Amino acid sequence: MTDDARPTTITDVAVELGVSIATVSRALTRPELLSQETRARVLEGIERLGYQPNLLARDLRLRESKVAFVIVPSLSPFFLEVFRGVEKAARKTGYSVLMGHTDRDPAREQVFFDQVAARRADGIILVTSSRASAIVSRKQRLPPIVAALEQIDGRPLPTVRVDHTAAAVAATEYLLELGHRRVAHISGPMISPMAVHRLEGYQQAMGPGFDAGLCIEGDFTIRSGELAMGLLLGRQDPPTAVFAGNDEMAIGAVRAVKSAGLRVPEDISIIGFDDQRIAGLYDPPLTTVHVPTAEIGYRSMLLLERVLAHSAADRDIVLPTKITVRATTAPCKTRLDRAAPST
Amino acid sequence: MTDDARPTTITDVAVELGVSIATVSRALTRPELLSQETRARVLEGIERLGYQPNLLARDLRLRESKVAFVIVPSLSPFFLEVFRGVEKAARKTGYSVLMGHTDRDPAREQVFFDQVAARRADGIILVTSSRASAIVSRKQRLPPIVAALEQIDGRPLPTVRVDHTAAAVAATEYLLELGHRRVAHISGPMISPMAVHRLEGYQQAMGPGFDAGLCIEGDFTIRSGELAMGLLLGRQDPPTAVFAGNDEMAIGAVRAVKSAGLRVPEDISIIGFDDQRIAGLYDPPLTTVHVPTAEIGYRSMLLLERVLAHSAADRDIVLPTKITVRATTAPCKTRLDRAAPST
DNA sequence: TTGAAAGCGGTACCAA
DNA sequence: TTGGTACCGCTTTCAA
Repeated sequence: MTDDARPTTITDVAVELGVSIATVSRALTRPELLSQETRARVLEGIERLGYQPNLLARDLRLRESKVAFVIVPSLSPFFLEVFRGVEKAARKTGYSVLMGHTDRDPAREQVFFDQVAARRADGIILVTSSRASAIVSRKQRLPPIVAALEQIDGRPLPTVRVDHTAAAVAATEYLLELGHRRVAHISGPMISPMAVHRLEGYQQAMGPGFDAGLCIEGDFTIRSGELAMGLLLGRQDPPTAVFAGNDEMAIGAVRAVKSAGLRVPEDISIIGFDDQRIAGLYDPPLTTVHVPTAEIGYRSMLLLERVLAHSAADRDIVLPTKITVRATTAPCKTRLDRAAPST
Repeated sequence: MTDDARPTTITDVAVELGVSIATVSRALTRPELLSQETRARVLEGIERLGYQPNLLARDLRLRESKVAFVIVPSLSPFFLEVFRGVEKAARKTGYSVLMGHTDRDPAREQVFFDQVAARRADGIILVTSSRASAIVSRKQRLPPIVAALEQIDGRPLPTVRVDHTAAAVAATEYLLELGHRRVAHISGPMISPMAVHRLEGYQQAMGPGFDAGLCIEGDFTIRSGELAMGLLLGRQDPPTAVFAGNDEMAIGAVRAVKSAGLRVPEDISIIGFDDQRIAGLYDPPLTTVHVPTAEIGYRSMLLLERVLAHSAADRDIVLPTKITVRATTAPCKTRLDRAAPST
């Protein structure tokens, strides 16, 4: 079991070729400083010995790793899209990107911050907006961070996001324009600022007299959407349209409607939020608010690089959303479209 | 902009407290070697100065990083599940896990291998089975690797997987037992060994006289499943049941059936493979072969640690699969259930 | 129980 | 154009 042969080091190469380690280093990093001949000889030796520089040593010396972490709260397809965008940008600029997830646990978030403090990565793209974020309670100096998707509570971080409130207004108004009057909202958990903003948009669009009973708090899962819709359906005056805080809950709502023997969109219109992959694949395909997820990731990485290069002040980039109409919304057919809620 | 203050180092702490850096180091790594008093004093100083050890330096010295990479071919929810399992195991044993993806590009795979060679990580869990894997053509010594999900062509790597062939046999037989005779197969791309194995299972279950015309090659995407099903439906003697090589293609098949005005499972039964999340959520919910994805990840990480500790020889762990019956399969109602194909 | 010092494997400055 | 060497920040003998 003497298989544990050490990897080839720069010294091995230098000794083998009878040159200094400085020369070997230069062959890789500043080849123009070497003579044709030496360069060729060294490169050949490197190849022959299978030498690969120890990045740990290099990074230690250079004080940078060219690595960025993307931290997501959960491993949903939604966040994956963001990651994809980040990777695309990183590839163009020579960064490596790695993904970690926190399970919405601030302690785990902290672990990644520490990794950066420990120089394993240069910076972080944080795709979470939980109020419980480690950021908020943080005393120590923060690592270089870009917030993606949503501003982080209480800290003016460089951010790439969409305007959740405005998008929610648009979604609600779309339903209103279809003639719906009793429009319900299934929101995400109030612990998520994003969910709060979407709720605010809904309220804003519904006007001052909106019916609080038509607002139900879910937790972004399909099951919660299903449950919430069940509640809504049980009312004496069920809504004719529902604006769900994300696609998953919208799907849950569709399910509940179906299992109640009603049809979407004939009996009830439903609009989701995010335009996740599943939105277009579901049966029926979901009308939803399109969020440019990959683009958010892409821009986030670009912004992070600027931050790392100290070449830009903090910025807040807001990307546009749009409503993607598919098959779960239709004009309101109900006669009884009284505007006044029964409270 | 003199904000660029260097992070606190071990020397800073030592100077501040008037002790040696060895003492500071010991306070963190071997506290039992220090006197009560010194230890307390040093720890207080560390806390006060917000010192965090530079892991790069530590890893360089220790020759290990306690980091593992999970490399996936694509960022699908399917691979995410594997990642989740890996993380769970890693958390118990103090490893950090980071995810990278290759887009099925061997060159990108190579990049991650290099990262390990460069000591940024100790080992790799490779969740890909492409024949084009960088592994196959590799001359250099491989980094410590565990293959998850599928054996890698031509290299006897430690592996955690399922028996794709046996599972495919079971899936096909399940359809056969429901009375179906004309059972088609939509396979994954033949470049994927996994797809090949599943196809082989299908052929094995159908027996020697299977109809090659009932085998269509897809590429694991929904669209390809839809297209393939379209082809099948266009035959003079369309199948009464279809075994799709994964859930996505199964969904595509369901779509095609629906849009042809037929019903699933009344007119045509469809079974998928993998039991991805979407399988249970789709309408109708998919009958499929359950693959213990997270468990595969979990066991892979455990195995990798053994490999890294040189405490185990190469191993091939095979986990069981089972058929999860949902709503896309039903007994064959067709009278014309002739066993002999028309070839 | 503590300190001094030798590396770990690179990069880059200063000389030659 | 090349070599010598200080240094990045830490761990761990070896001595005191």
